[in-house]
Amino acid sequence: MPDGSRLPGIGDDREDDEEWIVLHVDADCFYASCERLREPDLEGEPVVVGMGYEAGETVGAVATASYEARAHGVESAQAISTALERLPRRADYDPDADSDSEHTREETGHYRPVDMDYYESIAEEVRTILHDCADVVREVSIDEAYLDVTDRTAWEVADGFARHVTDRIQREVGVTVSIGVAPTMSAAKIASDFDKPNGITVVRPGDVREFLDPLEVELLHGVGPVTARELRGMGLETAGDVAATDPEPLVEAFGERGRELYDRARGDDDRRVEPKGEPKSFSRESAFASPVDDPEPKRDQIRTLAEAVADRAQREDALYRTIGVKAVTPPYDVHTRENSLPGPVDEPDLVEELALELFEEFESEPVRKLGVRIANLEFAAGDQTSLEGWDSPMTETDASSSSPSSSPPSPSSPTLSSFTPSTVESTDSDVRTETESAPDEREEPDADTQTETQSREHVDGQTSLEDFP
DNA sequence: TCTGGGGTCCTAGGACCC
DNA sequence: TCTGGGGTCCTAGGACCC
Repeated sequence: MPDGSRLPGIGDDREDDEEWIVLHVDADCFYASCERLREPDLEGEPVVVGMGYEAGETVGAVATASYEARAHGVESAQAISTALERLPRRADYDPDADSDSEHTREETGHYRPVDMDYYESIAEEVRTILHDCADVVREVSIDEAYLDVTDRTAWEVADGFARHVTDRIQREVGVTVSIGVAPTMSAAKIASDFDKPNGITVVRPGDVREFLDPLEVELLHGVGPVTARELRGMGLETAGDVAATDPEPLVEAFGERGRELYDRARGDDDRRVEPKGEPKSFSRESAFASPVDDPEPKRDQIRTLAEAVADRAQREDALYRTIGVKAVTPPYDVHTRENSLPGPVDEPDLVEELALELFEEFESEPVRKLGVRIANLEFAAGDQTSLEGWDSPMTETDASSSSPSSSPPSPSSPTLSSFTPSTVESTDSDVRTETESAPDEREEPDADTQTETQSREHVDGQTSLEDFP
């Protein structure tokens, strides 16, 4: 069936999937490398980047541990308390203290708080180089990207090309990356992990199965602890086992994911490297040091998170149609509640009001973590260039039609046409009624009317776009 | 593993429409 | 009053990734 999609000459001048040369570039313990960039004395020392290790803090987790820190048993996503047990802070090390500490000075490490703004600036430098080295780049996260370099190199010299990329990044930015080269995204992804840090692994088209076969199932992208346990229960330990089994039970057990798993294990992956689209949601969350019963601090936190998330939407010119909250209650039960509005808005006050309303259900329960989320984002926000942006990528890569319903090229017009200002007005006043019944809100009347005008402007702006071209 | 924060995608049931 | 079948949207939860 995948072969049926190969229609030579239609939109795609490449006849064979095996021709693609995909690089997966993955920075080595990126945050720790960034810390070393601005603090060279950390070179060669165990470095842990995370939150919650400061005195008085008790919640937090390791974001990145340098390889030296990993040697002491510190891992990503580990509770910071565990990390501190295995690797006490160098800053706390007292050479005069007697034996009650079983750690020597060498068995201590350097802890640094996460500083996303700084890491983002370094990542931007890396990105510039990546875009210079490839025709198409898909940025997956701050420290990871796929490159389509089919027209830039050839299999015979692919390792040299990859070396050129790692060297440039090392020389011009000062961080190390590992690279996997393969004819598919999924194999390239696994390959980049194969020889970390600062390694290059090339898997040539004919060698993909041989490369994948011996790998443990959890090394397949998309297989986490739960799926791995189930697979092992089915007697499937390696990618080779999955590749050789009957796919039907997999589909039965895992649905669509089962089919995908089977394909990936066999090296079948017809996804092409494409630039990442717009984000689908924004969220902010934060944990309490211990479960909180009292409603007021929780409501305060909701307000803070709502403001932060709405602020981000405004900075990024995003409208949102869905507003939701998340409450984690002991022992670790995650609850989410969300509501969708009739049309996209940019209304920070509404985010706060609706979030508080959705949260009411959990107000009197003990809560250890809270979150606020907005989704159904639209970025068309009255800016012409982004409107034009809808068209060109579609006509250029008609292969994108192979990913059926997921891409949202058209939702703006149907949504907007069914969206009348009056509906928003009623939503607006609904919420406002509730607010009025809670007189402890100290909002200036001006702020209210201002918000209303603002929202109307956005609505009008959106609606008018419809008549645009 | 006593669990941070920011995301994505999938599933399943219900509402609603034709 | 009982009832088919298809499609879409919404919501809650879950698994996974970095």
